[in-house]
This record gives sequence, structure tokens and C-alpha cells, in this order.
Amino acid sequence: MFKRGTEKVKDAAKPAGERTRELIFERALELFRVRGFEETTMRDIARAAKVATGATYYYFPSKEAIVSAYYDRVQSLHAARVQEELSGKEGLRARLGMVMHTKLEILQNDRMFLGALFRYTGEPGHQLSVFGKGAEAQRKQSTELFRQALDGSEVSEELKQFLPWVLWLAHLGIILFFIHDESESQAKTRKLVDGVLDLLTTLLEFTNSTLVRPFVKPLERRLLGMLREAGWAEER
Amino acid sequence: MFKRGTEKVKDAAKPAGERTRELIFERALELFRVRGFEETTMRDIARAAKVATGATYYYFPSKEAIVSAYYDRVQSLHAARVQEELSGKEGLRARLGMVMHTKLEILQNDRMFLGALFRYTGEPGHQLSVFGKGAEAQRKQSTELFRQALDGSEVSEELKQFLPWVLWLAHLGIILFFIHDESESQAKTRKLVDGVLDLLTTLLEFTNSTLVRPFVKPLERRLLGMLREAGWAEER
DNA sequence: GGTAATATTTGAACATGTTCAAGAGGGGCA
DNA sequence: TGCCCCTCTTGAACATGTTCAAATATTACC
Repeated sequence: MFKRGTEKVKDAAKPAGERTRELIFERALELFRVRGFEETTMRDIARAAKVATGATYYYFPSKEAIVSAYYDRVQSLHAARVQEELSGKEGLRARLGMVMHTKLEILQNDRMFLGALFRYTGEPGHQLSVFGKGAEAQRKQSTELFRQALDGSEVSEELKQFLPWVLWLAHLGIILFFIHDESESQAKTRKLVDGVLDLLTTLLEFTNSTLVRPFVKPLERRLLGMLREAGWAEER
Repeated sequence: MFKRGTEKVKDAAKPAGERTRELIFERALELFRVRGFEETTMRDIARAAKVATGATYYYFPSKEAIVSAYYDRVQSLHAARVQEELSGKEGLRARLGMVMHTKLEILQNDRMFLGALFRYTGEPGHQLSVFGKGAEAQRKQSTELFRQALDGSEVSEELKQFLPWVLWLAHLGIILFFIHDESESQAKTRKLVDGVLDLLTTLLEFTNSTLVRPFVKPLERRLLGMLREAGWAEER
């Protein structure tokens, strides 16, 4: 599909279309932010980018795909932030808090159109379903961040295998809550994140205490087995 | 909007439109089942019901609203089933299992278009958002079923206050899993339900043991406080 | 039964996401 | 320079959800 040869010859100069793509992309996001996703039409976007109506479809397969591309960028911004701040940050609670809160910071101004990300959640075959094939790489990258946050902390081998995935799932829920949260600066979501993480930390410490460890260990095994059986294991 | 007077006079005979509504409704569901939600057009539905294209909108405000009406029916079927089977069924595990599994039974043949229910999950203002105002009555009724399942079991006052809501949330997640589950007869979902409930039951017993109760009690309080703060308390 | 009010039905028109055949532009190469 | 191929762009056309003013059927009431 791609001609490697031409790339080598012309390298420094961006392909001409690259600029158009970015133009469309940025204009679309601006409109989404101001008017919302629904209220922005593809014709609005094309007009704002000074291209023909159909041009957008040369770069994005659908309107939702623009939001999906935005989320790719979010993901990579987030990965960078996490990479940057994780080194030197000690303590599981602080590390997880950082991962969650930086994500929310990045999303802060875009709550208006984030809902579009969840539009195909219930449609398995769809390219843009959060749980579908198309988002597999995304999921992997995102769970990887949580896995890194766990590095160096005292959690059992079992937990290490599924906690990242559970945290990713929880983080999706938090984003949903965030979208619905009308409190000032979404303070309620921030509190919820802190509350959940405090509780999680407490629980982990509790389950690590010699008193209950013998009871908890088999439970962790069962949970792991259950999630594996549910098909979660397939994705590593 | 309604004339109470006329209702009293003419009661036995259904309004003429009622039959049209049902016709449209049933034909729509048939098509959704066979072709799926996306692939069925409003024109298809109207044609199948032998009415004009626009007629559907006299009875349903949108295409998704048909699925929403379907879900209303599911809800009421479910409530009936639960009412019927709950009396005489002893043991929390069995009672919860019944509630979950009967729900899945009712949904079994309609997985193809259930996804439409989740389409507006991320859009707070939307009438059909699962978490929005429009579904408040639904949520209340559904959580009420779980509350009833808890009746007569040994769970703390704190847990009784939020477990039904947590179970409702979990049941939403299970429906999502169900939709994505391509295993034979969705056996994986059934296993997941059983696994989750077994684990929950074990956990509840564990937390009720005198050994750990002193530690667990404050945790329950914290969790309750957290959920209240997150705004969950508003809905009773 | 007749009549006015109300409920229902119609189908064209509209808005918008998406497709597509046709064309413009531009760079490599003889 | 002229030609070819590939990338990019265009805008009309299409499909489909939705709206609406007008027409028709039904009902309530005398």
C-alpha cells in the first residue's frame, strides 16, 4: 500500500496532504469544542478548513473517526506525561493517582465531544467500538501505562496480571463519569478518583497483611481464572 | 395533554392508533432481529407495517426510541419473572443468580440490536442516555429488583444502601459483555455471571466473619460515603 | 345522524453523513 | 519538454433519519 522508495527520496518535505489532514483535524476539534459533536456538521468542518465537503473522507473514514484520531493523540500525550512523571515518583498510590489525574487533565477541555468515543461501545463489529478489534492497540498501550505504574509495588503476581486491565476498565468508567460530571471543574470526578484509589490502596495493604493473606490468595487465583475464562487472557 | 373524561367513557375499546403503534413496534423488532439495527431503515419498518414513512414518528420520537421501548418491555417482563421466582427462593447466591440469568434469558435473541441502547451512554443531555434523566425511572425500577433479591440476607445496612446500585451497574457491564460474547449460547457470559456471584458471595461471607469485620466495617462506611459524594445518593 | 374536535396518516421536503466518478496537480523520467 | 502515474481535491449524488403542513379518519357529543 505504501511505496517505501519514494519516501526515501523525498523525506524532509511532508506529503502535501499531510497539511490538509491537520487543517481538517484542528478545525474539526475547534468546532467540536465550541458547538459539540452532534451540532457540528461535516460541511461545517470542510468549510472551516476551506476544502470541499468530501475532502474530509479522504483522511477520515467517518465523523467519529476524527474523535478517534483525537483520542490517539490524547493517548500519546498521556503516555509521554506518564513516562515523564513516573520516574522518581514513589508509592503506588501516588503513581496511580498521577496516571489517572493526568489523563483527566488532558481531557479537561474536550468533555463536550468525548461522548462520541462511546457511541459504538455496544457494537462488537464496529471499527470504533472501545471493546472491539479496532481499539486493541489502544487498549494494550493504555493498560501498559497502568502496568508501569504498578512497577516496584508490592502486589502479588496474580494481581499484576489483571490489575492493569481492571484499572483500564475503571479508567473508562471514570471518563464516563467525568463526561457526566457538571460540578465545578469536575471536582466530583477528582474526588471519586482519589476515593477509589485510597480505597484500593487500603484494600491492597489489607490483603497483604499476614492475617488475611491465606484467605485472599485463593480469591485472587479465582478472580484471575475467571477473567482468563471470560476471554480477557487473549490479549496477553 | 390527556383528557381524563373521555377515558372513563370509552374504556374497553383501544384507541385506534394503539394497534398501529403495536404493528410498527413488532415489525421493527422483527427487522432488527433479522437484519440488525443499523441495517434496518425507518422506511423498511414503515413498509413492513404498511404505513407511511413518517408514521413511525407519531409513535416513536426516533429510531433508537423503538429499542428503548423494547427495553421497557424487557424491564417489565423481567420484573414479573423476578417477582414470580423470588418468593420461595432462599439464599442470596441463588436469588441474585436468578435475577441476572432471567434477564439474560429475556435478552437472548435480541443481542443483535441491544447495542443501540448504549449509543448515547456518553451523552449526558440525551433523552436516551443510560445514565441520564430519561432513564431515571428505569434505573430505579431495576435497582429495586436487586434490592428485593437482597431481602432477608445478612448484609450490613451500609451495603444494603449501595449494593443494589452496584449490582445494577455490574448488570449493565454484563449486558455489554453479553453483546460482545460470541461463544455458543453466550456460555461465557453465563460463566462470568456465576463466577462474579460466587466471588461476591464468598467475599460477603468473608467480610461478615468476626475475624475481619472490625476492619471491613469502616471500609464499607468509606465506600458508602464516597458513592454518596459522587452524587449517587441523589436518586435515593 | 350530524358536526366539531381530536387523533391519525400521509408523503414530500429537509438535513446531514457518506460515496464516488471525474478532474487537477505535481513529480519522476525518457 | 512531454508523458505517466500517483496523490489529492472536487462537488454532485445518494441514503437515511427526521420534520411538517396538509389530508383523512375517528371519536365525542348533541
